[in-house]
Amino acid sequence: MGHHCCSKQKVKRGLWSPEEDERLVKHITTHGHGCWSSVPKLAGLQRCGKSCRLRWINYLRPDLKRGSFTEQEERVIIDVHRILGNRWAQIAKHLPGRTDNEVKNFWNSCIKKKLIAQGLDPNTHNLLSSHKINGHSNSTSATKMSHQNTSSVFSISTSSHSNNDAYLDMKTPFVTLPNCLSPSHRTNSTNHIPISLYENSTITTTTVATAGTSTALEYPNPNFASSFRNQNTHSLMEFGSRCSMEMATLPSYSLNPSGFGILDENCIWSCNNSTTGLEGFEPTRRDMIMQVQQDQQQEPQQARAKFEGQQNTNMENLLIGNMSSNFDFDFVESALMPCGLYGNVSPMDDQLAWD
DNA sequence: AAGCATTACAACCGCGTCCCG
DNA sequence: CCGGGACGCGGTTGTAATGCT
Repeated sequence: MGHHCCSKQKVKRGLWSPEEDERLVKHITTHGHGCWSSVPKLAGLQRCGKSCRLRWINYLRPDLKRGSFTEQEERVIIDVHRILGNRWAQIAKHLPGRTDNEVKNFWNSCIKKKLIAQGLDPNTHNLLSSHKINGHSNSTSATKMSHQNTSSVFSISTSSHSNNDAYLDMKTPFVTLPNCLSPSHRTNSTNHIPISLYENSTITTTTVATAGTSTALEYPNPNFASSFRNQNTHSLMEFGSRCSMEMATLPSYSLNPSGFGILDENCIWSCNNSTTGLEGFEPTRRDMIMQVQQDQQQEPQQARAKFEGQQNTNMENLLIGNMSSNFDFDFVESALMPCGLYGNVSPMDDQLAWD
């Protein structure tokens, strides 16, 4: 099989022998690689230039860090992946001595599975849709129907209580903000108001599980949409991305069998009154996240548009569906979807607004 | 111990982008 | 502007190593 870059030579493929490695290292350390397509000839290798480049970058380069990923590196990968998606080369830039290939392999073989095991969609970092219950909706709009067929983390359900029991059995990781529900993460125990996506639901019940104990808490529903209505979309998007980041940082997740997304006004306040939204972070980690966000801002217009396109595509998959008629669905979607708030909505009772 | 399944990771392939004539 | 070569990236495949029955 010929290669474009070196079609005239007969080319070896497959694993590299120690002798080949030695030749390549010798050549590059003395001459540099210059034009990769000329490297095989100059180094006396029967390889494609591309293959040489890959071998050098991913394996032979002296500045590579070998060995397994540390916990901290893993966290960085997850943090940055949340912002950038599968842009392995970009992610690898935040991990000195690691290559894009290495990061990608680690993601696919390890992190992905961990996230799935936690009930999180590794692509969106939101709750997995596998928990949703299909086929019971009596929804009428076409939009709503199509949403149900997506991988939405939200489900529309008029399921019976016995089905709800199934929800309760699930190990749905409920991620919340450090300042929100989980007592171990709260810095202020007052003003503890959860926000439910159910406009008409008056009570939200949430079980907080921390260190083996769990506490059932009930809150009035402050009507999610109206809580945000006075803010502009930009600030909400920003807020959303901050929430998203912060959620990823929790040392442990709380379980939320109800599937309700919850914030509290303390959290909202701190997001609105902080410069970064990341005040609670360990400094190096906060800096890293801020750096990624900043890089994102500074990306060329084209790349940025492409990225945002991807985000929108992801968001397409996250549509909630039609809520009650006066529920500002688009608003909630634009505000909350980027931060993965929240999914897996199963009704607490059967008279909810998912008509 | 053998054979099969799974995992980890090295390597390849195709495509998009950039650059230069 | 266009065409072609080189490069970089991300998805995918191939395979050695490891685990399991």
